[in-house]
Amino acid sequence: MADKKSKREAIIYSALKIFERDGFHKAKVEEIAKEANVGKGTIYEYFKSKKDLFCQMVKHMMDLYIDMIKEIVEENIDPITKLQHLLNLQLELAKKHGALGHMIQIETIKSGIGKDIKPYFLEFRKKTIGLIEKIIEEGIEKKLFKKIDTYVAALFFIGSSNQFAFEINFVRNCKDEYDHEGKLDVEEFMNAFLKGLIK
Amino acid sequence: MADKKSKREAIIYSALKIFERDGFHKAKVEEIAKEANVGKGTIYEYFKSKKDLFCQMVKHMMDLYIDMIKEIVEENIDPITKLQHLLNLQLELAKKHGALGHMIQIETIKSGIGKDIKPYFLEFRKKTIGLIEKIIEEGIEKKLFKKIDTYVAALFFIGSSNQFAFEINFVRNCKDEYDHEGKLDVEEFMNAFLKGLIK
Amino acid sequence: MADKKSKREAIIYSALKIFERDGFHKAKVEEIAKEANVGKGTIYEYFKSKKDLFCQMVKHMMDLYIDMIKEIVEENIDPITKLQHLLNLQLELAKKHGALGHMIQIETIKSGIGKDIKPYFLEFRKKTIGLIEKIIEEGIEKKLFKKIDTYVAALFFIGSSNQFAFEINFVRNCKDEYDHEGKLDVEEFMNAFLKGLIK
Amino acid sequence: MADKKSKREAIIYSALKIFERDGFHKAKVEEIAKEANVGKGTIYEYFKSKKDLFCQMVKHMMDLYIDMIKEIVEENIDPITKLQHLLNLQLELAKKHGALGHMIQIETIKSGIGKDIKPYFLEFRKKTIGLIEKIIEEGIEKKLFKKIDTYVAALFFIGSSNQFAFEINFVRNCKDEYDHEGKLDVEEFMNAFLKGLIK
DNA sequence: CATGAATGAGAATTCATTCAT
DNA sequence: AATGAATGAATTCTCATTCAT
Repeated sequence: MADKKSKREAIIYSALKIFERDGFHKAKVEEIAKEANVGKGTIYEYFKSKKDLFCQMVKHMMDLYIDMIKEIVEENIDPITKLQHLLNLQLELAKKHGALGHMIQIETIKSGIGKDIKPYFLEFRKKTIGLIEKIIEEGIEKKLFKKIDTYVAALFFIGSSNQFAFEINFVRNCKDEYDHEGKLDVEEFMNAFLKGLIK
Repeated sequence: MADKKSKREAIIYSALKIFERDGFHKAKVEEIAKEANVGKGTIYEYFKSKKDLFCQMVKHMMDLYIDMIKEIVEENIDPITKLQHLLNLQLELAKKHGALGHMIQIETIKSGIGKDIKPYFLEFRKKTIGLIEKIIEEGIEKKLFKKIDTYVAALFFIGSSNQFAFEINFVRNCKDEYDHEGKLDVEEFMNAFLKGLIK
Repeated sequence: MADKKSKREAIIYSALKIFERDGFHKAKVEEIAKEANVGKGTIYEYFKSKKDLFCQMVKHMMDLYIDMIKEIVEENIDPITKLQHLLNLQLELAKKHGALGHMIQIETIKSGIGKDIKPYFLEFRKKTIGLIEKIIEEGIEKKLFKKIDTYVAALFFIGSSNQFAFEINFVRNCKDEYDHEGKLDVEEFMNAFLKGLIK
Repeated sequence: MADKKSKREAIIYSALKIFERDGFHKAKVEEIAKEANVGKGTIYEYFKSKKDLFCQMVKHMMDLYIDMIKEIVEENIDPITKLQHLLNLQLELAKKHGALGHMIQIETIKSGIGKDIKPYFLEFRKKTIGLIEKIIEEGIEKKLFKKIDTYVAALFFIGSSNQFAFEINFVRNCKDEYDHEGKLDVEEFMNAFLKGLIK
């Protein structure tokens, strides 16, 4: 944590933790500083403002996420397994970072920081969708998938896997208050996604 | 706006508008009051606190939403058309109320108001999923759908239709910054949902 | 409570109760109204403002108090018994009205209502002291008391009997937290007052 | 005012001044801040709330007062002179701090902060009375005073000296409106206290 | 560079007072 | 005359940001 870069990162990860838990407005700069073991003033040496810190944190996480998807896309495995890996990644991240993704989406729409992260978010979304499309295109080329619109399919995958992750990581944690007891595992999900509803 | 009930409703709808745009924390009670054409103090005649107003608004919207889905479920049409109507409803609401649903989801998870709306949210989610499951069960009974886990299918529908609505209503509004030009219509979506990816 | 006068009085007595318990600033007009079984607006038919209500209430109580002392002064008994009756009155009122007297004294000094009740308070004080002086003068004339300065003696009586009343009515109610277990009765007090400390 | 401790004290003394003048409820935190030449927020760095500030101030003053009485009790002079010094102290403080003592008494009884300072007040009262009792016991031992109940005598001294101080410092300042022109000096008071009324 | 004490703009909330009914 | 819904001025408290050390 001695050199400049790692202190910046320490702050980013503390910010991640606090923003994740409290959302942008409820999060306190002082708590982020405490979490990072730095003084409150130090944060302002590395970031222009709370908003800037939030945006930098978001960018950082987006970049990491994109890298992780890229890795999967470039793996030497069949497209279906790639989608399965992607789903696993989603579940894992949701477990680690809660609804960070949703939060970013929301903050993008809301007034306030929206205008500052919108371009990054759109760029990120484009990249993510593009990478998923690649997997699907590969499946189409290999005659595994039908000639579906890859963009629609990608949206489909993102939306349903998010919902799936939310169900597993949040809703299922409120057992006392909730009670669906189905299997709800990855296989089940992939099956629905790949084969559709119709007989 | 003369009687007591409609003033309460006027405030709820102003709250909806402002919370939708700004989120819970950034929203100012004073602005909600102005929007409703009432004095700041009047809000506190009808609601205990800003948090209470938020929760009442959320409950109100959830009830309306549940009623709308119920209506669709009870329509005298085949299950596939029902799903299509549901998707249309989703798109319409997303257009009108932006990411309200997402916001509620987020606020439910985050510290702060979370504990106050969690029970309502879970109840709401249970009802919504239950209603969609009904449609799917009906499809299975009528031998239209395969014997899929109805819970998984419902989650699937919710997640992907949300994503679809988000794409259409938010992302496509940022044309300058974004540029996918596929069809992306309801038919395309239903097709993907019903038939799956695999050839 | 039908006629105008009794409604005014009902409000005064409700005000008394609430001001007594909460003091001027913490007392709420609405609560006084509720206590008096009248609407909030009705209070403003009878009193110009909260401050005015407070002052009228104070005046009312002062007048009653003066009447009660007068009655004692005019009783056909010896001066020492008169003083004893006065002390009993003090104890009784303290029991009924808590530290109302102290509160009026305080509010008289503090900024705010001070300037409005100061003249009444000073007038009241003058009368009270004057009446007590009368008793003492009577005692001096009847050769029961020494030729003490009646003004000083009156102050003495007021101060010490207040303290006595406070001890009995407030401090002794906090038994758990306090623990003097002396006799502390009226006789003891009168003895100290009349005979002094010195052997 | 450079070090932390003295800034806390500066705030305490500003609070003293404003609370003294306005009472707890009418006093504004902002004005206390201005008086102390600090920002409004600074007060909240040192005290949890307005109520906390009030209580800390009260405790501070009580401690100072107790120290001053202790000093008198330990002086190497006869008990009567000690009581005279105590009376002088009372007069001096009343001149400096108005009815602070009364105010504390009132706020202790009233709902609101009452429950927070009651224990301190009772402790303080116990100590004060205890110290005065010591002086009186000493007088009894030295055969100067008769075998009076020391507790009653102490209450007597406190009550009457308070009244005396109030008369001199407050009532006499309203000359235009008031007009008793007796001697009313310390000697007169001591005389009444020591020798009583009866011939 | 790093810090955290100091700041004050800004927000939620309260409540005396008004006024249409 | 009586009411209480509506109001907004006023107040406490929070917290992002600054800046002297």
